[in-house]
Amino acid sequence: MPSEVSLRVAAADALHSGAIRLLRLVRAEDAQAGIGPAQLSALSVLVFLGEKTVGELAGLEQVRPPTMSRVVEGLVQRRLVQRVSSPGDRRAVRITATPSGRKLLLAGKTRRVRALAKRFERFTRDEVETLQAAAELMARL
Amino acid sequence: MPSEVSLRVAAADALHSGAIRLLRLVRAEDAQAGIGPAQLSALSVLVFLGEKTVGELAGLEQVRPPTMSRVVEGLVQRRLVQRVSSPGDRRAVRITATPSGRKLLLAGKTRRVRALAKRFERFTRDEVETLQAAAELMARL
DNA sequence: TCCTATTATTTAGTATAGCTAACAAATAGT
DNA sequence: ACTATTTGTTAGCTATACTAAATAATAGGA
Repeated sequence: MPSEVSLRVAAADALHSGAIRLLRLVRAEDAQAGIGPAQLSALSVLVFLGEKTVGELAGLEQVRPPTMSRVVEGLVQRRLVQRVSSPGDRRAVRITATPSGRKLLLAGKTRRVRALAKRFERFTRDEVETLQAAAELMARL
Repeated sequence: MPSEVSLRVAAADALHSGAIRLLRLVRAEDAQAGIGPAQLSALSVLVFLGEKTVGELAGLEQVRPPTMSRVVEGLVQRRLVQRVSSPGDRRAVRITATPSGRKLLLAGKTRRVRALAKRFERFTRDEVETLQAAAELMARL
């Protein structure tokens, strides 16, 4: 009987490979977005979590503040986000998605999800339910 | 009763988010590798799938040949891969991982999987089995 | 055989994305 | 009021992505 630890390691290994495979599949859809992956990912944070400072965005995206500062600059130039001065702390700059930023991001996400859902046609209903259950567990990571 | 299609779309959406979350968690481990993500990913292909030409690598990594040519150049300079002229077609260049390339990649992958397995401690045995089952389905994507 | 078209890769030039170091501006704490 | 900390940007380097164009080898046909 395999130990808890080996089961966890085996599942971690398999799921790691699976996640890489899955995101590789959907990545092709992002070419149509017209912006790079860093800008897309930062925009996604703003759309789904609401306005953030440059420093908060950098922390969430695991990059350094100067990197995020440039990413935001690119998004500002494309009119996909806006810089808003923070009330009460004039150092901080709050970043919010504009309506066109929101629109661009949601369209891209829809393309990704639709492409993935099409791939899921190969699975039975039970198998899709297993994937759904696993996804809910992954949300707790 | 929800249709098959809506179940697939819901699962695709949830699993897409889960995969992003999972890879974001393990990405922190890659800082120790000392090489960038493109080089790491190309090296991974060479270690797990065996030798490939520049064009084959570009196709697998979804980048254009000039991009992969530069990525390979970086790996060559770090002595992590070797260029070997193809027997029978002197245009093509076969790329193979060196022993130190293999070692670097496997160490990185071990770090990633170990970090993920540690996170899995929060799950019950049944939950880990659900993740394992889902991972096996994802391998069929 | 020779000529042309195709294929495989690299070079050149540009944009995006990552880093560290250094700087400016504002806030917080004595 | 002075100093230290925090927040963000600028500058300069490397890596990663693209297209266009060049190089070299192979394949196919007259």
